[in-house]
This record gives sequence, C-alpha cells and structure tokens, in this order.
Amino acid sequence: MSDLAAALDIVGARWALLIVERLLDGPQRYGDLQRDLGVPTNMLATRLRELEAAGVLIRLPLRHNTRAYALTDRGFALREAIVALGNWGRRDS
Amino acid sequence: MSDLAAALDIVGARWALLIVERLLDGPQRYGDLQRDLGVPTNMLATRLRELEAAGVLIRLPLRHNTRAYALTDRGFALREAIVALGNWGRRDS
DNA sequence: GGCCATGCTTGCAAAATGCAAGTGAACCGT
DNA sequence: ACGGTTCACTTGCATTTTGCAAGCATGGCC
Repeated sequence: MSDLAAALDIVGARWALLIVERLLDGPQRYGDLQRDLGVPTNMLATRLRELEAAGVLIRLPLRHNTRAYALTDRGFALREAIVALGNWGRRDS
Repeated sequence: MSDLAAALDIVGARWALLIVERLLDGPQRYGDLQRDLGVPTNMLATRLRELEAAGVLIRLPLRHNTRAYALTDRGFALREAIVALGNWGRRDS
C-alpha cells in the first residue's frame, strides 16, 4: 500500500479533511463543526471517532456537558496538504 | 463552498487521487492503471470519465484500439498536494 | 421538577462502491 | 475472410457508505 493510499485510508473519507481544516483554526465544539460545515450529525460523530482513533484529534472535556475537538501534532501536520489542495481548488486553468 | 470543498468535489472520490498519482509518471493505459492500482474496472471507467470532464486528464488515442490517459496542466498541478499527502501518510508520530 | 441546550444515537432511504460476467471493436495469424 | 486474442470498457446485482429525520441522555438553570 502506497503512502498516498495510507493517508487516504485515514483522511480520504467524506468530510474528514473538511473537519481537519476547520480545526486548524483551533479547537471547536461539535455543534460548531456541524453548523459551519453542514455535515450530517451521524457522519460528524462517525468521523470524529475515526479521526480520534487515528490520532489526528483528541477530545477536550470542557465544563458542563460540552467538550471540544482539537488537532494533535499529527493532525496539524496535515496543514501543508490541506493548503495545497485548497490552492488547487481555487484555480480555474 | 470553500476552496478545499471545491477540490474534493473533483478529486475527493475514491480512487481519484490514486489515479492522478499514477499518471504523474506519464501517460498510462486503462489496463495498466487497473493492474497497478487494483481498482474495480467500473470505478476506473467512471473516475476517468469524471476526471476528463473536470479537465484533469485527457485521452490520447494510440494505434490499434488502445488509448492512453495523460494529465493536463491542471492535473499536474495536483502534484504538490499529492506529495504532501503522501509524506503525511508515511509518518508514524 | 420542568425546561432548555448540547452532543450525540438510531432507523431507514438513497447513493456510491465492488464483484463478476458479458460486450464490442480492432488487430493478428492463417 | 475467419477465428482467436487483446483491450477497453458496460451491465447486473450485492454490499457498503452516506444522508435525513427523529429520538435519547446528560447537565445546568429557574
């Protein structure tokens, strides 16, 4: 399995990279991600579980019954790839 | 829709980036892609159609009843993103 | 104790993906 | 010119993923 295939196994699923991109700006709560991205709630829950299991993000318990999701170092390491893909998506030619 | 979402709309489908990665080495024929990537034939046909429609690659007619698929400039512009994702996929930490 | 906000889970329909077999066109040797 | 082979797909159907909508659990507040 190639390096690219290994990466896509983790962040290739729908919504995964968009979630990570959102978290590059800092920790976010479940409801924030849901509203900002327009991702279905069950997909969001599933992806967050997978990305946590893959070591891309962690849960931070906040006060009350809320928590926040924050990138790990491994998660932040995706910034380069996300920026490159974003640049590509912005071009016309 | 963000730049990243626009990019994923084109190359976010399963196998799409792996196909493009393979074509970074130069034009390939259908059967080569199929064998090298292990992609189901109907998926390969579908992705090639979509990527051609998106301007990422073109068909080059060869002699006989064969043709090759080659990246356009827009396709080659994905190299940076693919390399970045590949590097990320290779790391352990 | 009733109400609300937050963070999910569940049930089910729709779409994407995968597998295996089949199709059609072009060439190749005889 | 005919049959066999290769190549590039298409087709039918099972499985998996995704999406939508509704429901559930916990904690705080009044």
